[in-house]
Amino acid sequence: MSEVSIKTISGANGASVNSSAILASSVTVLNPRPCPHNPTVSCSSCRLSDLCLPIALNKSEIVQLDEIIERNRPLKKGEHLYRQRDEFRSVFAVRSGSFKSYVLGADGQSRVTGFFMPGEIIGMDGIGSRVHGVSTMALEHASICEIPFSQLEKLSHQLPNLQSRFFAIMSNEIVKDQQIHTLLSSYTAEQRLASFLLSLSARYARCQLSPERFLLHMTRSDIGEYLGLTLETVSRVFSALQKKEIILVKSREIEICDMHRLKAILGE
Amino acid sequence: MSEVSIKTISGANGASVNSSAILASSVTVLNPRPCPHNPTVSCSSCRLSDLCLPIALNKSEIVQLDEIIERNRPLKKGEHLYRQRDEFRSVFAVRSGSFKSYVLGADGQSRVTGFFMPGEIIGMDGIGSRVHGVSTMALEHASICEIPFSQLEKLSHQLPNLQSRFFAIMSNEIVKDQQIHTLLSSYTAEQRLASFLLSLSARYARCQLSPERFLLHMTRSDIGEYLGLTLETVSRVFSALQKKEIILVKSREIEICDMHRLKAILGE
DNA sequence: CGTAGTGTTGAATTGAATCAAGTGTCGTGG
DNA sequence: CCACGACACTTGATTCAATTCAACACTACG
Repeated sequence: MSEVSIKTISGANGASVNSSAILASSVTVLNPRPCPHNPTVSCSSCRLSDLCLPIALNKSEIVQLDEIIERNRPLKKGEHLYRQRDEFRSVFAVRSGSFKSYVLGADGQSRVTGFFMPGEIIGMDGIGSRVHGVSTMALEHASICEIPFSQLEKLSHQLPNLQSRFFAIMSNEIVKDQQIHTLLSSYTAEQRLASFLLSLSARYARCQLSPERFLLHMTRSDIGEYLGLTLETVSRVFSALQKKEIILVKSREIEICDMHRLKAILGE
Repeated sequence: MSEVSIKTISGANGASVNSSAILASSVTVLNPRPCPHNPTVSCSSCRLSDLCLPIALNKSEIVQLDEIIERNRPLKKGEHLYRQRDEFRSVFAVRSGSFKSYVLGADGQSRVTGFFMPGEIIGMDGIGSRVHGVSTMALEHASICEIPFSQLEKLSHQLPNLQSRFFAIMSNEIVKDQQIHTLLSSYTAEQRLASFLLSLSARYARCQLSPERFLLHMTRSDIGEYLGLTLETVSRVFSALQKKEIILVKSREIEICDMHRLKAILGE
């Protein structure tokens, strides 16, 4: 139990700040103009166009990409984008919200294989086998751009820049997976959590959100399944990092108080 | 210590069978005609053409692919294909022999990120960043086909089948990495080793080699670094599996005696 | 023949899992 | 609006699988 009682991690107002309040203010920073779930936003006007597929494409190329993208209705928290063993037809770009991918083991317990934030691409594991190897679920109200893969292939064939870009995206996914491999095969519980928080922080920063203060949309159990730890260990390490005054934790709200020391955890 | 003394795992001849003897007989099965290290073999005549890049390409497409491939001199055991932080220029297809990829951590200790066998593609992690994130070393005398990536991209743009094929290869790499993620985050030491041996077995089978009897070209330490275990644990688990009569181990030689029970280890 | 690298095995230790009890939070329906 | 139930989370006590430390055996090679 921490002696220093933390009522709220939002310094400004003394009253209790619940999750949705922080989320709302985040969205404001992220997107001062249109609603991020707005399905009519085109790639050209999308604020994520410098993270997502369109990087390195010129205006006219983006317009062509736009034409094959299907902007479906938003997903509610807990809804599935697709399920394990579904036929693969599309890859998806996260427009708003976040997702987790997971597999169900033989014994019925699930293992989380990844989390996805705005601008990131989901579903590339199905390209080779034509079948989704994992299930993917919205962790909050979220919207996506669906990109039918046969059309993406056709268009990539016409636009060398798009082909290059997609090769690069898949390569980056491979690099990310290799980093997780290293993490899981040699890091302690504390190092895993530090690495996880730093990864989230960097990805929030890419979305123009605060890298020091953010919400975890996933449960402790999700984090544990992703990092190869139990939910109890995740909870304990969060508490320990808070006691060391490296982070502040208030349920799903995280504030990184000492980024330097958080990074130092990985350097030993 | 196992009571049943195993002098050799090659049933036929009672004399001691050393590693090179088994390897030699394997190569015979694999490649009854030309030497597998022969740098003049074209894709069209390569016995791996149904595992490697050329799958799904027609004759004339394979000829075009052939033209951009550089068949370098073979590598000796311990030689590097490339090193961490080298500029990325090419991907490589293993023609013979085997490789390991690894990263050096801050503390100087290495972690193995993958093993590669004939027909498999190495180096895709560099495509996005243009820099190799890992080092890759030959585990035995080995030869490779170097595929300069800029030319592969250009050719993929002309040959839709090649583009598709390369997307599929990268996707399969992502799937493989996700499976490792699951293995590392939830399997016991015994399950990890069982999974590792089954993976090797399947890959040897793909190369027309025996799935029941093969050589480990990597050390116990390499295996441990790959599976997130210490070399002592790898050694202990091998001994335990041998005592249960599921496998026979004689230094680097492995024989899977009871494939069914080996698979059953994963099902609990 | 000696040495370096590789592998095996045993004993002690430990980090995280498991088991267990309890609190906090959210959404629903009465 | 409140009470209820379902989840989610925290913390403590105990256990256990794998690591660490240590000693020794095997093999290959100059």
